[in-house]
Amino acid sequence: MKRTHDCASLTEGHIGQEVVLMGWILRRRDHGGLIFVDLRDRMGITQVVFSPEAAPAAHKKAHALRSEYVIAVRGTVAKRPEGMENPKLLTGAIEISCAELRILNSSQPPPFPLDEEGEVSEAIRLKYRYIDLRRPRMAEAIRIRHEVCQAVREHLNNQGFFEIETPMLTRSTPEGARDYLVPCRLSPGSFYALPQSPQLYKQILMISGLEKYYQIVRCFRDEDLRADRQPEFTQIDMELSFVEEDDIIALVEGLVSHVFEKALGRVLSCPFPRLSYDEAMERFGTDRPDMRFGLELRDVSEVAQTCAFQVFRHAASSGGVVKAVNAKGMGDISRKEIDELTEHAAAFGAKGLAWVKIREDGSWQSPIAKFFTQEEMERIGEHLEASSGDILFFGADQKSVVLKVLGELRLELARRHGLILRDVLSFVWIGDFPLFEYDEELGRLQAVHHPFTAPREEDLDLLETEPFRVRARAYDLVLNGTEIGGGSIRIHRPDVQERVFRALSLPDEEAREKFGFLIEALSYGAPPHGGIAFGLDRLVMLMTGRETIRDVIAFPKTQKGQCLLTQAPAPVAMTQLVELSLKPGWD
RNA sequence: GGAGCCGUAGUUCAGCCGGUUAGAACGCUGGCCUGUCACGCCAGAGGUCGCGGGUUCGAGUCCCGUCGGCUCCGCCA
Repeated sequence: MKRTHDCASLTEGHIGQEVVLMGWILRRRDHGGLIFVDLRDRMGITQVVFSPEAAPAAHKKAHALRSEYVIAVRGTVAKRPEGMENPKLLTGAIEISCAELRILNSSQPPPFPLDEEGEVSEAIRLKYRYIDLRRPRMAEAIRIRHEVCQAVREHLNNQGFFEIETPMLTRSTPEGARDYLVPCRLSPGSFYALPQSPQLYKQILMISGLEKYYQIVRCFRDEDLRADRQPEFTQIDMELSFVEEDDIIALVEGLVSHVFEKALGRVLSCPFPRLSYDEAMERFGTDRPDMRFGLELRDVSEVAQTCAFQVFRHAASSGGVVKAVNAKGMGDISRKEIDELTEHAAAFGAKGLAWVKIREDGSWQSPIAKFFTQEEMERIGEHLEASSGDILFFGADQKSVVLKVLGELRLELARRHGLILRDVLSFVWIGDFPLFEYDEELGRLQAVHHPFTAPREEDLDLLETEPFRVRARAYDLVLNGTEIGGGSIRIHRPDVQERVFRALSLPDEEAREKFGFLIEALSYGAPPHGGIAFGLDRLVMLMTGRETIRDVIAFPKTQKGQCLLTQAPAPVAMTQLVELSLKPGWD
């Protein structure tokens, strides 16, 4: 028997045709006489009917069918009797009247139901991932992921890009995340590193004159896992020569539009809005703002500076800030909810969370009301556009803490009060990033983006004098509060690259040892170039409405980095270690 | 490195203040059933209460430790 159709494609137009379907038994309904089977494949579900009169042999065999048996069915497409249509199925108007049944394989009862209803613990799903992936919900995510990849390739190929592979075995470089290391048998004591991204290779490809590169590529970072972070993840990576910021932004807007239209049938409105890093931080407390709702942050440091409330006055007059969020119309929230919000804020470093409810007459109901004069209350109220029924939340501390706390509070308020509209797609470009930030732990500057990001031309002279004021030619694309892509125009002059390394306190010898090949390459006719990389997993997660990237990765790892299917990582034989000149020190 | 939630039948869960033989639904097995679609009806099987220790006359329940899953902080150029 040869399969003729999949389980989603038969309609009333096929009535009377003989077809062959193959798939898995989702459910069997045995009436003693008639037997109904819901047959499932990766595309959908079709009902098959076994009748003792029409096909006695097939009917007899059908008694033995159980969940997840694999079968082939030859039969005719029949219109369902009047009133027997199933509107829940795409194929609900028809059914297959079975003439011949072949059982291709039997199955043990599955360890968990494949129904769409009900959650099954993730540990069991991951152990039996091959069964989990049969669930329509999972198959759909994997299919959309495929369609996204196809749309990316289609669009970039049409734009003249070459898809080029870069090494998985590469060298460990300083900066960035912890590397996964791979011992090199032929050079005892030396290690490859798995790439955190193909950054340097793609820049070298530009120097090679290939002009337009892309790759859908695996990246590895040995850091702790989160709902949106796996140790290996996939980037849509691109690099172009002879371009500036706006070229890349326009390219990406075209690409993202194409992808959403192809994979989801959704039309996006371009261009996407843009926001500077500073504005994003001031208004939303984060460089990846979720702009589907308001609740923006406002600065009240000026009033706070002179008020009688010690906490505010101290913060505002000793280098910190006082900012506030007006939770419009949420003034009726309970004391208990305020406590929960305070606890939430504390998790992000808040020492407290001052609040003010605005009464009917405009006056303040608040534990801190007594510290403010009438005039101060009015100025704050005016600044926050407060009116009766609102509740204001304040953060007073060092600026970074206040932004973090209120930014998170803003999200929590929106989540609790249903302000986040699921179907809205809110894209925003963030630009004008600073080139450097201070790393407390290392006690030196660090690149906000990475050390190959170009400084703005007009800021070059600040590199040695006021490095904090140097702005980067970098841009991030944010969708609904998640950073889905980031890139920059790169440094293409060796002298500038050396100056940036020096600003990062990377000694010349070390820079030469680790990045000498890059600086040398830059000296052989490197064209101006730039690029961007997208987190494919996160993008597909958002496109499919999933809450974790594990749901859009076929074989993800647990929070401890384990693969529950294969039990990786696992110990290896001593002979393997010896061959690699590795000396175990843990026994 | 740290904080929190969870772990009882194949699955999802209930199990009160520590007290008799640990329950339900779905699934599974057997039987009946010719228009079901989460089919229905009857009967049955199925438990290392994650693991180890402690308290107690007595622990699924309380305490300590440990393992595992998840969420978060730190970390993630």
